[in-house]
Amino acid sequence: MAAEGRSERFIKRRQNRIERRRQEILAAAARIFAEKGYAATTTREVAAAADLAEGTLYNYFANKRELLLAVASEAEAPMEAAAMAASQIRDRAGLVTVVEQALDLPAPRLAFMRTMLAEAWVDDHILEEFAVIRLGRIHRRLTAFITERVADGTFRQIDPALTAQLVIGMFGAVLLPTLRGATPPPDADQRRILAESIVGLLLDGILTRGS
Amino acid sequence: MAAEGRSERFIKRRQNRIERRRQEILAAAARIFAEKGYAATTTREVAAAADLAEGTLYNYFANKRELLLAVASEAEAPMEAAAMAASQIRDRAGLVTVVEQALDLPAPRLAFMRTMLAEAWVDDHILEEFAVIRLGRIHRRLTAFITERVADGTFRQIDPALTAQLVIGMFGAVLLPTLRGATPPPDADQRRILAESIVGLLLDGILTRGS
Amino acid sequence: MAAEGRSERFIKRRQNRIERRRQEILAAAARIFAEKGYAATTTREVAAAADLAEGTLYNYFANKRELLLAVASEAEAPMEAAAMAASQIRDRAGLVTVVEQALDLPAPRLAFMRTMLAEAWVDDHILEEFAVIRLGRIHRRLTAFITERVADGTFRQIDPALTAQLVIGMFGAVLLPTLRGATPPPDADQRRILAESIVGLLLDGILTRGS
Amino acid sequence: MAAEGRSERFIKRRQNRIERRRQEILAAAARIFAEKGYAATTTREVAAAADLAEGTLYNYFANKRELLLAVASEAEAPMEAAAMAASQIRDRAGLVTVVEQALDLPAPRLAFMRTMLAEAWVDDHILEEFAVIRLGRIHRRLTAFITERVADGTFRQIDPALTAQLVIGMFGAVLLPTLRGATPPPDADQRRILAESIVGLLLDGILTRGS
DNA sequence: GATGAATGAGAATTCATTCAT
DNA sequence: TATGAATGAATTCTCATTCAT
Repeated sequence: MAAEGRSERFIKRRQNRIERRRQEILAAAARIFAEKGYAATTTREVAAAADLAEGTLYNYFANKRELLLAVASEAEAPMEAAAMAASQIRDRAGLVTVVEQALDLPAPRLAFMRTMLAEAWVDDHILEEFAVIRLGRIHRRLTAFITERVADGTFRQIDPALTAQLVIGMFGAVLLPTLRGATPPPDADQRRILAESIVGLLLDGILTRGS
Repeated sequence: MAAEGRSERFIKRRQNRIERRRQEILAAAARIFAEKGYAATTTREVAAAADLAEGTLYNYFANKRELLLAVASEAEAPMEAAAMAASQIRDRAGLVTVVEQALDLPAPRLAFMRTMLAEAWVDDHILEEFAVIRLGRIHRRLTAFITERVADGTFRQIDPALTAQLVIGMFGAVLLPTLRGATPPPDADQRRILAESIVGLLLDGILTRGS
Repeated sequence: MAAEGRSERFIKRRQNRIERRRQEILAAAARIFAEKGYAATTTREVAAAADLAEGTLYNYFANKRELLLAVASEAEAPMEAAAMAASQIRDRAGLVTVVEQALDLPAPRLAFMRTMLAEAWVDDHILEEFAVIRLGRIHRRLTAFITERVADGTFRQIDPALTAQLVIGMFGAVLLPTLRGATPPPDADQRRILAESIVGLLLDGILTRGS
Repeated sequence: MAAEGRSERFIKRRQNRIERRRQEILAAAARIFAEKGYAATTTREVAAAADLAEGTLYNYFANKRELLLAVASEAEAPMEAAAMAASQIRDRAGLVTVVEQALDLPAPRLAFMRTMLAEAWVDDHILEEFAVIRLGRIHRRLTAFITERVADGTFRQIDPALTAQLVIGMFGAVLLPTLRGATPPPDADQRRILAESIVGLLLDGILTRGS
């Protein structure tokens, strides 16, 4: 049993080591895919970025496409978090907070999301499996939230699904430059201002009250 | 002089023929670039789609990249039209009309725009030269329009530039699925409903008045 | 008969025009072949240099190789002249004169000779048909001349064929830089000095007499 | 330390293997370049001659031109040797020996030299970098040698540089057919006869003494 | 597991030649 | 005859993947 315990520990350690290496490769791949696009990236470049020999990649991923799918998979977490937050909004202040947090994309995940979104643009499988499913989840939660508020009279008689879609669009407009790598991520102050503006626009519109 | 007239006409005809051919090639290229992405498209595929020998492409475009740049260039017209319209809004009804028209992307141009946007995602030159410049123009016109309305008291004290960005985002949310080829372009009725919803959300917000 | 005479004249003129055009094409081809080598020259370049459409070349030459063979053919004249001169040497002054004249390669023929020699270096047919045959003729005349002089006691008991070969080599050493286009052709004064040096070296050797 | 020693040895062996392979490729390339000329040779032919896949060539040379430059570089040794020998001549017998040795081009190097010389004919960079520099070195050594002999009265008052050039030409005349692949390299007996003839012609001229 | 040389299918591009006008 | 667009075979070079070490 002691021997077994030891070998189990060894196996665990090895698996950890392997998993860690896998993550390093994915991070390297995401960085380069995000920069040059999947199709224009060579496995040699990925290997170099991950500080590995080319052949070693194939001990971790069956082929180049698996690498892409794994990167797209890893883009999941931030969108998941956004979806979770969306369903727990209670009041105006809560809404601002949620928007504010959603604007705080963790920098290391940027490359994953950028890769996924860029590929979704031309790759139907990526689009269906990742973008549609995950954005769909966010959209459904937002729609449900809006439907409730319309029912309880807080919101006007608006189309909840369309409104949810437009809200996602506003988000996109704000996050896109950062995702594209054109501007640095907004800092905490900027996020608060953006969040308040978005929520203000969304709740109150832009007309002067009474006009 | 008759002879000259004739040779001139011949030259003209040839130039027309050449220009027509160029357009056919561009349309074919845009279609395939949009579908598979620039990097994943082969010149062989473009030639086949344009019903030409591979070598013939190079009588019209110096290389594959020139083909991409020409496609991106041709994506200009719809965005130009949108920018023009944005600067001629007078009242709420006018705003609805403009939004409605902007949602009517001419189907044959879809492939050009999709190609351009997909490449802007990974190609800095395309991003700068086409996407940034043209979206920038629309953004500036919108910002100017909002600034005026804030000045004359029609709109609340909001940040015009940020608001313009959010408006563009709402647009994007509505147009994106069509650009991506995921949904057919909205018909006239759908466009009117979308336009009124967007304008309503934008002007009035989603809160019940008085809340 | 008058009519026939007229048509004959027309035919003659046309043939002259055609022949002139052929020569223009050959001169253009020789110039570019000489500069870049036959294999690296495109028919498009030749056509452009001859101020013609590509297709028109093929009204004058069956294909690119015929063009090369025609250029090689035209390289004949200067070598023919050299061979003629070589057989008419009478005395030391005559020898100097002949050498001097042989050093005066007509500039426009340079391109033809350079092309021929460059191709002979890799093309067996050109080597046999042009270089070997023509250099061979010169070599035979020189050998015959030397043989005579050995027989009449003017020259020492040397190997006439080998000596002729060495003489041709001395020539080559002097003409090569010009043929290659590395130095301008020698002017009259330089030619005289070179001729006297060559003849002096050849006849007297380099040892101080009596040593 | 044992492990290190082993890995060092492995690395050494690999480097040796790579270097050997490089040389094989160069030899194959030189052979075909010499036969057909650089421009007319395809990388496919080189690969086939080296018994390799086409792609493998590019693990050893960045592109076709690098292959040519490497071949030209390898043509250096024989010319270097000739230059060395040229500066160590002492007397007539020594001169004959040097000439004799210079006529003994190692057969495997023939293809390298033929390639280099053929390309120098149309490629300015090859001409400058290889032919001019190396022939120039030989020429300078010969010139210096002749200048000394003129100074000490052994040689007549001749132009040393021109004489050196003519001597190189005599060499060329003798070696050219072999370099071109038209005749087999001379054997030892032939080399001695040639050397004595050349030296005899050079030192004594062809006139009967006293004439 | 790690390495990196070898592979060969496939990519972009060129170019001699043809042929309708 | 002159033109130059069209052709497609051939060329150079790349790159995902394999495999012996």
